[in-house]
Amino acid sequence: MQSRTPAGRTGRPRNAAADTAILAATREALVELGWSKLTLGDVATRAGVAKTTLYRRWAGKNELVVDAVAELFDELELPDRGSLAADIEGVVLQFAAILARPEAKSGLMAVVAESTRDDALRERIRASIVERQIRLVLEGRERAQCRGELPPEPDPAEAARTVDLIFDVVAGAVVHRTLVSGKPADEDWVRGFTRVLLLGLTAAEPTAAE
Amino acid sequence: MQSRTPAGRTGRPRNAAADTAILAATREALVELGWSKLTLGDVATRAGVAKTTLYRRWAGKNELVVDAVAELFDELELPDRGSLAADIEGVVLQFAAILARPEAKSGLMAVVAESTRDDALRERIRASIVERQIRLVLEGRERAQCRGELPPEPDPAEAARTVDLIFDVVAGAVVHRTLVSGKPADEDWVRGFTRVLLLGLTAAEPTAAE
Amino acid sequence: MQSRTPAGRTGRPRNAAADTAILAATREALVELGWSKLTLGDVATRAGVAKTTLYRRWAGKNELVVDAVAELFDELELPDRGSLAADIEGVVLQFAAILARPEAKSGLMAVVAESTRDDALRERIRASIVERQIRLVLEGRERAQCRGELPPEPDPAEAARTVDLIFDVVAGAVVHRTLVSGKPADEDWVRGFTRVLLLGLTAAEPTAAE
Amino acid sequence: MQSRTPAGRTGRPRNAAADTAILAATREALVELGWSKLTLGDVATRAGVAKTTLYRRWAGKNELVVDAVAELFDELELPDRGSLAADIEGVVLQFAAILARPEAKSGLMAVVAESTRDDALRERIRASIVERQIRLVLEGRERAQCRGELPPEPDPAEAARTVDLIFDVVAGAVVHRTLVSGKPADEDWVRGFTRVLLLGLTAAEPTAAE
DNA sequence: GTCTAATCGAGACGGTACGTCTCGTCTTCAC
DNA sequence: GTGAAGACGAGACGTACCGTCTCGATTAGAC
Repeated sequence: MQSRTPAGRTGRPRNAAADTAILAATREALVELGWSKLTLGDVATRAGVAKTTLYRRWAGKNELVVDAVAELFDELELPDRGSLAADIEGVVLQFAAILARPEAKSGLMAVVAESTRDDALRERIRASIVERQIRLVLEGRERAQCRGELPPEPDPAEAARTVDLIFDVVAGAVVHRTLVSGKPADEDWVRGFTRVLLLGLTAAEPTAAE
Repeated sequence: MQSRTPAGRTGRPRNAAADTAILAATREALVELGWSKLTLGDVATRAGVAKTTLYRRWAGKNELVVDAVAELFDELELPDRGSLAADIEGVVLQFAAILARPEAKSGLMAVVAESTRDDALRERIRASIVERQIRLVLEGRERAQCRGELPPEPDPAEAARTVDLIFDVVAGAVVHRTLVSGKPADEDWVRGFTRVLLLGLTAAEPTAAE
Repeated sequence: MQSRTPAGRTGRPRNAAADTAILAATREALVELGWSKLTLGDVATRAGVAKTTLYRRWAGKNELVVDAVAELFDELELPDRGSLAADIEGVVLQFAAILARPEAKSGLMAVVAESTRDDALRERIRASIVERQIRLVLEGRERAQCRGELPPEPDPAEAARTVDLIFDVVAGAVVHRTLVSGKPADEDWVRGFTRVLLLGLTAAEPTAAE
Repeated sequence: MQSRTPAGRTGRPRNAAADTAILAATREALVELGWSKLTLGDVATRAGVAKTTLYRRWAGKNELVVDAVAELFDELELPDRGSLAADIEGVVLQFAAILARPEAKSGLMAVVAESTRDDALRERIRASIVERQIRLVLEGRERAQCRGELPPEPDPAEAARTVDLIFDVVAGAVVHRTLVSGKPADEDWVRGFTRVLLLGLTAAEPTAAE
């Protein structure tokens, strides 16, 4: 979100309800039309707002869609299910459920694609979508360490690398399963995936004697 | 590719060189402009071809970009490096190298995003890009089984599920690392990733004694 | 003309100067290119206006050309030259002078040809070009009746028929001379034509004894 | 027409039936589509002929339409009806009947309009359409002179001027009536027109008493 | 209560690309 | 050499959105 009524300012204040309406209209349009056929004029009409209003608040289609999609990920949580495996399965299922929604499918990959040529956009995605997911990984690891399921990390740099790797593997696998393979990331799949992931992370390195 | 001079046909035959020129021009435009600013008129101009010629051979921007990007993956191979780990590392590095190229970055995710609303497009992607990659996974497993690094698969259905899972994990992780996290999938990362993957696939299930 | 800023309306008002510029550009293009090679894109460029602006105000090439040509006929007048013959000669010469201009030559017949398949276009031509000319005929007859050169009309229906006939003969002859025969309707010709016309209209019917 | 099978030539001779089929197809297309929407590709298809064949025989749309329309005027004749007035009425009615046909309406004015910028086209129209009509005027005058209805012409130059004038007045009036005024040149109208024309041509100049 | 200034809706504006159409030419094979 | 078939380069078509602009009408807080 970027609209702030800058407190000590004169003039007519912005209509706060408009932001909500615009983001909802954007998601609606994503569902009906997909990213490439979504037009800002159409979003403005759906939101009952003038095009000018929309452009006053967002720089363009990409920024708008990032904000609209980011709200979908607000509901991601990490309820304590008693074991690391169950925690992972739970959060991956939540993540898969969000990705299965057409507004996420249509919008997310498109803005990621756009972000390969627009650093500001990549940063916006990182801050409003990715950051939250990374935090869930950190939180989950901490909880597992409390439980004793994972050893404490001696080397902070190595720890950060591992978190990154886990995040890329989890998010990447779910996204690929959903969007490229076109198959649902359902409970069976998530269970299998989690088993491989956890084994990979916790199994002892095979010794030379194998 | 879709242009065939249908053998026993009258009329002037299509210029075969045009296909090549158009696909190369498409990749060039992807590098310079990215997917969203790429226009078919511009591609036609770059290829030294009329817009009509382009539309006669491809249905639209998405199909054209899929074919142009697919050619990038033709170079993927699976040389025998002596061990399963080395084989995986090799092919993942190749895959990462292709994904690091701007024409792949710009184009691939965009068409995947589009394919969420276009089944024909998804199928085209599957046939011309994904299929080849799946085959590499199968080939690698077979080779590892010959070497005795992997046990033979008793249950074919389970085997297929595992291949799918591996494929989603590998491709997903590399793509996510490259495009979302925006960091290079370099040798270090690939080595770490391969270690986790192989452990996850081969480690014994933790026994009850855990 | 069709563009009016409808008085009590919201939104940015139309640029009135654009109409003038577009019609002038249309005549310029008619002179240089002729009707069939005139393109609306070119007219827009000449007028320093976007193609959209042009399409927002005119339905198509035909309507635009009718309006552009109609303005040429605005200068037609019926100055009092003292006699019916002189009045006719004067107005016919004016008419011929307009028709001799290349923008009229190129445009007028073309839209008439188009109007054979488009009733709305025929009506537009009638209202903006023909109507004014008919009025001149009426005006001239009235003046001649005041002078006593023509008898008052007893039968209104017959009078209307005669006006129509005169109009078709005058306009038709000048147009045919100019466009089909390709010869100038100069003073000599106009004098000869007027003599025949006036004699035809005023001479006594040859009696049976002939 | 311009296609000749050049007598002493080798190779496959041209298909003579094609000319006929093409001209008929052109008239059919003129009726259905009008001049501006008529395309040579469509005419070729209707005639069951390749576009190449058509272009080998005609230089373009204008030339083709002139030839197609010219054939309509082949049926104009000047049967002897016993008096100059009746002869004129007869031939004017024939002319009006041809002009009333949609293929003539659509095509004739359009090519005349085009001819204002193409001298070769104007000459082609003159030779294949106008010439024949002029000859009818000459023939009619000769017949009337034989009958004693018209005096012999003392001055050949003046005679030529008068023929031109008559032709412009007759053809122009009928065309204007039919295409611009959009009313039929029926028997009533033709009778009125002929009366005015003949009076104009034969009435004695008003004397000095004027 | 003005005054002031940013907001709102509406919609016209100069652009750009779209995907289609027709042009007139060219290339191939069959007769 | 002619003919049908159809691909080709060229370029106009009319439409759709873009992002900007100009309006008149609100709508607050500052005076």
